[in-house]
Amino acid sequence: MDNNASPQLESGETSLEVKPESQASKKRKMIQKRVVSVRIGENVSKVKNEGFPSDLWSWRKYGQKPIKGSPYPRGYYRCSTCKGCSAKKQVERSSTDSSMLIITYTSSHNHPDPTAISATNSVRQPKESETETIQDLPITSKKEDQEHVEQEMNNTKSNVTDDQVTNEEKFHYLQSPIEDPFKLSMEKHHMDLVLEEKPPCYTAQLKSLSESKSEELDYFDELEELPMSSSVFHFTRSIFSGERIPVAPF
DNA sequence: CGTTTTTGACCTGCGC
DNA sequence: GCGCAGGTCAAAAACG
Repeated sequence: MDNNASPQLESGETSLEVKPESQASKKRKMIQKRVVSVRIGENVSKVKNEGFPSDLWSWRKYGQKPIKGSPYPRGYYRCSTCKGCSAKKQVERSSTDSSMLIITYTSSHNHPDPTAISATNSVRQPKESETETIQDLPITSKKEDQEHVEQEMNNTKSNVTDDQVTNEEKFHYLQSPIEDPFKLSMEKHHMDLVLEEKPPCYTAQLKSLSESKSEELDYFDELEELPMSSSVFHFTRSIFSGERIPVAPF
């Protein structure tokens, strides 16, 4: 019954991994999580047009904390697409590979995917430059895992540590040349998605679709390395002001 | 003016 | 039971 919470896979420039988790990394209870590791090209942070699209959902940051063992802070985001949505996601950069973004999705959206809407218009086309993998590995071990996976992905998509391939089907997405890669997966998830009702934001999402794009890469920039203390998170908003997707109010 | 981001404090959960 | 770390909240500031 996991369904929904479809992690809008980030279309990394090089690779991307999705790790559906059924339990917390270490602390906290067993919360359904999905970890999406995104490998971002260095140029991504510069070329927004080429950057990977975001979840298509609008996220509002509600916290940031430095993580032990990682030079980068972790950002906490909540879905702001819909007020009642409890979907959350944590974004952090890999301590081992700064080019890797670790996005952990928690909870699920209680509203339809904005992508699902336009997904119907998008064309499905697999993209080689992008790979995705699912793993049940705990976040705690993701660090090494990522590197491990990353290398394997360079060769093939069989990075699977053991037999997580099965999950792949759940997240395998394709990317259209222009549209967002999530749309495809979105479409799939959309079917599973629990949308008993159409929140008002539903329409707003449509609009955001055409605009939301260079969001994820903001996380990338945002999660700058922590020089020393946690009080260093004085990131220049001006740079990341585009973080949230401009969802037209209604 | 409204909304989002930033940031410190507080709370909860887990390990020892 | 205590301490540590993660996660969340809320007030203030910033931005569009």
